[in-house]
Amino acid sequence: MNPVRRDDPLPEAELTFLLGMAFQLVLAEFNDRVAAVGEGDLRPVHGMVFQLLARTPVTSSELAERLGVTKQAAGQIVDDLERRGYVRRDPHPAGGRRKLLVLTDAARAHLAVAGRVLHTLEAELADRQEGATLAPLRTGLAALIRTLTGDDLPPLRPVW
Amino acid sequence: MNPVRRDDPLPEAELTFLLGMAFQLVLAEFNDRVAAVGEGDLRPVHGMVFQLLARTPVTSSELAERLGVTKQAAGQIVDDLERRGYVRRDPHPAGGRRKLLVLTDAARAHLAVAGRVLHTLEAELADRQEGATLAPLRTGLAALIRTLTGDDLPPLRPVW
DNA sequence: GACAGTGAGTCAAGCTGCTTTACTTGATGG
DNA sequence: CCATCAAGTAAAGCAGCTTGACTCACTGTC
Repeated sequence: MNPVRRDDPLPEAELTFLLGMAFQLVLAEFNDRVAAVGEGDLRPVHGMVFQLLARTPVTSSELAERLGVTKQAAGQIVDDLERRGYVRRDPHPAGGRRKLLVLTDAARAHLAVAGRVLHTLEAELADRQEGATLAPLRTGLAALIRTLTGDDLPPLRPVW
Repeated sequence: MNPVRRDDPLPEAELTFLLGMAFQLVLAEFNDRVAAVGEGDLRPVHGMVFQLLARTPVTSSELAERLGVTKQAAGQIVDDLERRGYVRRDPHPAGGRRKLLVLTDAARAHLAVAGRVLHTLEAELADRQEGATLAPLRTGLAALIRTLTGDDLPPLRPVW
């Protein structure tokens, strides 16, 4: 149980600040753990790519939209991932210049590992929070997101 | 009131994802509003600098520590802010090569404006959340931060 | 009172991940 | 045909940081 602190800055902190701090800490911890199991050569954005492609293969322009970057940037990311054997560029069934991005087994393996790490982390966080469950936090966040977006969720991007 | 949606992805989303999304949305909204009142030439990191210097002037090495960057990077940020008239480098009372970074009135004016924008934004968010108050969200975030940090808060940095 | 050590600051170069601009390539409709 | 359009690629540029190497002012030590 956390002892009461004098001069605790957190209760007075802005919501925005709390959000940033919490996100940074959780993501950093996630990164560290992913690196610790030997998957440190992939950044979170690569995980995002894998998650997007896992459901259904898309073209790199669609990927760019989903990531919220230019198609050139998406192309560079794909170049890198292709070079390292995580994705392939297959000819698109609809023809044209399009290419379908498909995941290799290496990518799916990473996705599985990263998913386990993430769930373990969140479970640990829930455990360590003795009294407070994470549920109200989740619903609060979801409500906040809803009020700021309307129906469709924008791409998750670095904003700093 | 938000209608119930079919296939709402939010309840199934990872906590980490919710945090990132919420932070991004709130910060983007804050940025837009700050830009809308004509203060768009300053990024959040500059606001962080101003906040740090407002309490008590520090040297640029201390600033670097607080920001979590190298002292060269802090120096570059200060160069920029000095050029644009937001900070001065005053001789340090303790002598040496040190210089004290002090805010100009322009910086304090920005700080006041940005503070108002931030509080207005958070108040609006609270209002729009009809039933749910933001209080449980704040306490949940604070608890999460506490379990991840121990006593002293690390610098708030881009982590993507 | 020289003199190695220390810590703040600075100069310069390099790197990463993106953007902007400009182009090529294949499909489509008049 | 050919104008047009969308997907993709190529090249250059840029912002914001880092690493490495240095200068300068002060500190102790003998």
